Amino acid sequence: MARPRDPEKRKAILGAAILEIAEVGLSVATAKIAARAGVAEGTLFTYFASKDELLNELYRELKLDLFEKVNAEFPHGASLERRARHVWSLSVGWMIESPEKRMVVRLLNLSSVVTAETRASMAQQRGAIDTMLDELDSRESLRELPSGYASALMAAMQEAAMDFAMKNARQRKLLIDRGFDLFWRAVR
Amino acid sequence: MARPRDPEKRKAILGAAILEIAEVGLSVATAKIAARAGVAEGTLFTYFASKDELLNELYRELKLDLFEKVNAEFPHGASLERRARHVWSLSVGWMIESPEKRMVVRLLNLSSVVTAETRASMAQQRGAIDTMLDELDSRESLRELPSGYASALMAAMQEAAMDFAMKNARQRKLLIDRGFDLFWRAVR
Amino acid sequence: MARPRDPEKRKAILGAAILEIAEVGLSVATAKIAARAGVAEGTLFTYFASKDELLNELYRELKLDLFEKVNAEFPHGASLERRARHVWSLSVGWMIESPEKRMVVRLLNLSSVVTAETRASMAQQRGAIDTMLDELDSRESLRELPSGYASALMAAMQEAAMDFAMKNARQRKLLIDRGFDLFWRAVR
Amino acid sequence: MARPRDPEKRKAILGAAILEIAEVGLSVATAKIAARAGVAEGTLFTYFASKDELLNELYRELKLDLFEKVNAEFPHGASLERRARHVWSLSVGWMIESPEKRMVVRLLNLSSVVTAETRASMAQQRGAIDTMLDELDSRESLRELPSGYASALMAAMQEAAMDFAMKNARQRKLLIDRGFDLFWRAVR
DNA sequence: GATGAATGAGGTTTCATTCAT
DNA sequence: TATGAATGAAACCTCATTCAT
Repeated sequence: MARPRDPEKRKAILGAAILEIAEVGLSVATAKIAARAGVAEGTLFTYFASKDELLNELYRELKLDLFEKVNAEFPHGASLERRARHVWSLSVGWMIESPEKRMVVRLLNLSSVVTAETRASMAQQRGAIDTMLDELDSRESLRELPSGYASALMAAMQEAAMDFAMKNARQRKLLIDRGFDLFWRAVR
Repeated sequence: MARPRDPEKRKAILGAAILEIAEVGLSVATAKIAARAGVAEGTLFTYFASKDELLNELYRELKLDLFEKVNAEFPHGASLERRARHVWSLSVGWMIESPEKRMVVRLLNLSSVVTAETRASMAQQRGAIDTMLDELDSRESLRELPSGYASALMAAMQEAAMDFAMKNARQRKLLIDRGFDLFWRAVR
Repeated sequence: MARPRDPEKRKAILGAAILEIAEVGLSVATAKIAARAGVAEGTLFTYFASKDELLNELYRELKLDLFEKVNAEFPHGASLERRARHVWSLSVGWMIESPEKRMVVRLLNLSSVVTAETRASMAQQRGAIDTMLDELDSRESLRELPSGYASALMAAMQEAAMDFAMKNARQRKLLIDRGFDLFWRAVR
Repeated sequence: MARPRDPEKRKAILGAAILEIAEVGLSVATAKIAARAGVAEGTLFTYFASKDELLNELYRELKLDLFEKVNAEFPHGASLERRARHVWSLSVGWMIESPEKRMVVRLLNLSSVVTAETRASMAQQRGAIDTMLDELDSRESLRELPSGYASALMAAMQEAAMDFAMKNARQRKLLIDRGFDLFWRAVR
């Protein structure tokens, strides 16, 4: 029964892709990704049928990675503010821990290689985050705005917060919290 | 090289670049840009020494284009809120008028082809916008946050507003205003 | 290597090769042949040391297959014309039954992967056909022509006959016979 | 007005393709063809959009080349036999002069890269040959056979004649004539 | 023996840039 | 100055073959 496909190798390729794409952009050569992953050029294509598929899988993995982290110790019964703050802090934390992942997500979000199907399938995986965002959407401050606004707004405001938190390791925690305070003032 | 004889041709190339990049990404072939501009492949390189230079110039032009629009009828003596709302509305309006320009700016912002020098030189061109943002930065709500936060925050929140304004032509004006209201609640 | 354990598997590979090559050409991937044969990529190489060897074996099998059919009910004592007509009809019949085999033979005949040795070794296997062809060669009509001409001529004229017989299922038998009549008029 | 495309270079590429394909087969690397033609790898693609297009053009050029030669001094008013013999001799002569061209035509005829359209468009270019073949088709010997049979038969019988004429430089002329005699006996 | 993952050379094609015209 | 042919280094992907399981 031949050698089974090695999950470690798959991970290595995805990890290498993150680093290379963060450095060079989505146009990195598959050969560079393979080299960084420590596999042969051709091996990449036994794990991913094409570069596009690799990129879609990468998008999936990154979203799942983030959702998993956020949902792990989710304060299910807590107040809306506490739940929102939880999502805020962990999301921002995830991106700060890996600026490369953040960059890759941003690039993939703007790129048309990620199919609508991939995007849609991941949107369904947010779990408890979704409920929280729905509740936010129906608060008075956002009631006149389309559904989904809370999500977009939070993501957008996190970008600003992160830009500064990353440059400022010392005040990081403070900046993240103040960032959320601003968000909360906006939607409260 | 880079000595534009015919300003019309230069504009044609930059315009074509915007459309092509919005469709395909920063990796579009220079030949495609040239074709869309109605000039020969080689001609592009008499106006821009290299693709990188073209991209940097494009960044510059887009920023100037936006700043010009925002500064044109700037309500210099008005209240901070009115000035902020002016910047907000015109910025958002500019991007909605040309989703292609918006896309190109976003791609260039994430790309390392735009040099730090180009970025820095354009940051100085904001004119009256800068004063307004500085005033915002020193308001109580942002006082604990680093200087520049107001700018980043506004830009970020505009992204969320635009995502919805673009899909919703009918309510566009309302969405833009409500988007600013949220911003103002956050920083007020 | 090349020690066929399971004759069924060997046949399956050769059969799959015929179908794939007829569809795609001699450049088909060995992996595709293996897949069609229902065996693993690597298995193909335990039955055939290399793709070239597979192709040579294929040539051999096809020739033997044809010779076997033609020699099976060979009218040994019959007149030259009857024997020639027998060879003609059965040869043409074999190719019409399997257009894929015909195509593969034609491709292999033009290809340099089939070694001179393989070709020579098969030429010796024609059995009773050879005698018939030799007799033809020494007829008056072909006497001035080199030995082997009868064989080449018959093969060539069969190609023309088959091109039409294949398109014309209804008149097939007639076309085959008329085709031979022309041959016979030429060499008679 | 830039350098114009150089017809010599186009010819060089087609010529190189003939030699390489005759040696290696249709699967030769475009890089090898380019090298043999004395141009850069990329240059090949400014003359032919793809390898498939190159192959189709090659088919066209070879057919035209042959038709031109045959039609050049065509004995328009002569007897059917003389006209048929003219076509036979010049066709066979053309292939013997360039065994490489002959091989390439044979390979292209069997290959699916040459589109039906290309084949059809060339079939219309036979000029005076067509009339002659039509007349042959309506002779008594071929009357029962489908239209087009004369053409296929002549082509097929030429193959046999050529195989021997090529090996036998000394008797070439004789072999070509005797070959035609056989053809004529068949269809007379 | 059977399997299919692993390999890396090689295939076709694209592309930024140069330069003859 | 404008043109687009010419260039050759990559880019993505395929494939025959090997070899761990």
